[in-house]
Amino acid sequence: MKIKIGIVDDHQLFLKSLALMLNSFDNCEVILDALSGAELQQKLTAPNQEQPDIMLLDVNMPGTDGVVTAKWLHTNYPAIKVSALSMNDSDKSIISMLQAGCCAYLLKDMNPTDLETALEEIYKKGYYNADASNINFRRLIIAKQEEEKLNITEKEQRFLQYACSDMTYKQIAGEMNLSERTIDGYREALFAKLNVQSRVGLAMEAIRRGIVRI
Amino acid sequence: MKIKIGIVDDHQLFLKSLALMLNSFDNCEVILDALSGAELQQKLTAPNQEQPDIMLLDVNMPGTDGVVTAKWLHTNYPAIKVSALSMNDSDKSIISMLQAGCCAYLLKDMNPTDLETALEEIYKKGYYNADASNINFRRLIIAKQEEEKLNITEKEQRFLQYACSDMTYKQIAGEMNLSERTIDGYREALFAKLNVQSRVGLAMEAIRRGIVRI
DNA sequence: CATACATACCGTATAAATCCCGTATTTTAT
DNA sequence: ATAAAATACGGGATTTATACGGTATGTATG
Repeated sequence: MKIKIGIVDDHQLFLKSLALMLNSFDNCEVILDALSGAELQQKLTAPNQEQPDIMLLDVNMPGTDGVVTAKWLHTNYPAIKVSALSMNDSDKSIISMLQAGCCAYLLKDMNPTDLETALEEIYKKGYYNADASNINFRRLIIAKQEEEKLNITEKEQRFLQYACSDMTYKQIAGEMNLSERTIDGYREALFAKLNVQSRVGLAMEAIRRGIVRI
Repeated sequence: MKIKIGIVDDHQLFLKSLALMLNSFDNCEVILDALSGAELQQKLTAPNQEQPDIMLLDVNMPGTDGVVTAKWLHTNYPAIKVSALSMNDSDKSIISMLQAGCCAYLLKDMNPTDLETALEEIYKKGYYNADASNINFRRLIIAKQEEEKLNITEKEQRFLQYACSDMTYKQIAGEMNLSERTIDGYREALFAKLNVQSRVGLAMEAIRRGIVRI
């Protein structure tokens, strides 16, 4: 009995060629593939669809991303072992993926033999921890916690978005329907939280930490 | 006689599985693969190394990147038809790759059948233009030219780097061993070139356009 | 009820950023 | 050789940003 595998990745070429590779392994068999989280949900909920043992999930996808899809799978198909499959180890969402119910985090630059080993281990033990791959989990967990304990409020978040623009504080205040003094307070609070001394520093930190996207 | 293909991509899993896929095509044969531009140079210059007809080159690689490698191939192995193979069409380096001598720009989310067609066309005609894929060349060329005609000097570039930090202009002036007035001039020039009104706007534009990395 | 806490706000002082005026030197082009 | 352009710098005016001290209000909590 081969290990039944599902793959989700938005890059068709990678998706199909990885499927080929997995099928070439003695004990693997790709029974499901999808180009997006939405397509996966559609296919998996279809009648007579066989359930995979392991689901390989790309993290960075347009639309329903890896984290959302992982949570959905973990909730609706707890029997499927979900593993993230990402480009780089600096990916901030490693912890998010593990928290979302992934039992492994595999990298796209691993070699095929290791992948085969990993899949077998996930199938048998239910998890796989790539000590070999230099993912520093401790550092990542700390970084995530630091980010969470910042506790940026919705208003601050909204202000931060405006602060990362060409607008003056007066204009921002007008846009947010608040007094200049009020957003003054937001600024001070954020300066302290992000440990900066100027608006440029604030904007840079917000972008660096991914709090604001430009 | 099969088309001889070389692949360069830093993600081992993609590299190896794509090789598998290409080998499964009737008229293709992967005779060379490498995880980096440096490895390619090493392998290609080795004695008795067969030369591929087509080289598929990943654009985003650490170390010797796609553009550099493409130029090297174009200079030293002009007979090899080089094609870029990238993640996304928003990639600014499309034009750079074509200027570096690539005869095609393929996307990783194309489907296998189209890839086979593209490779045959590159082999026969020497080039491939994916009208089907929605790469807007005109827009890209214009964007590149706009960027080039900005003509940002080295000093301005250096100032821009400092401007994207928590430092005051006084501190920047000190760091660059220039008067405050002088960097004042840089600021004004950059405001005009990037069409912004404030330092935050300047920093944002610099990052958005990839002039400064953070 | 009293207390704490977050939110929204005001005045004012100082520092920084922005803008406008002008000049001297060096580089580049004709 | 000389004009044009780029580079570096200065004084000073105005606007914006930053810092600090204090107030009022609603909400939650012991």
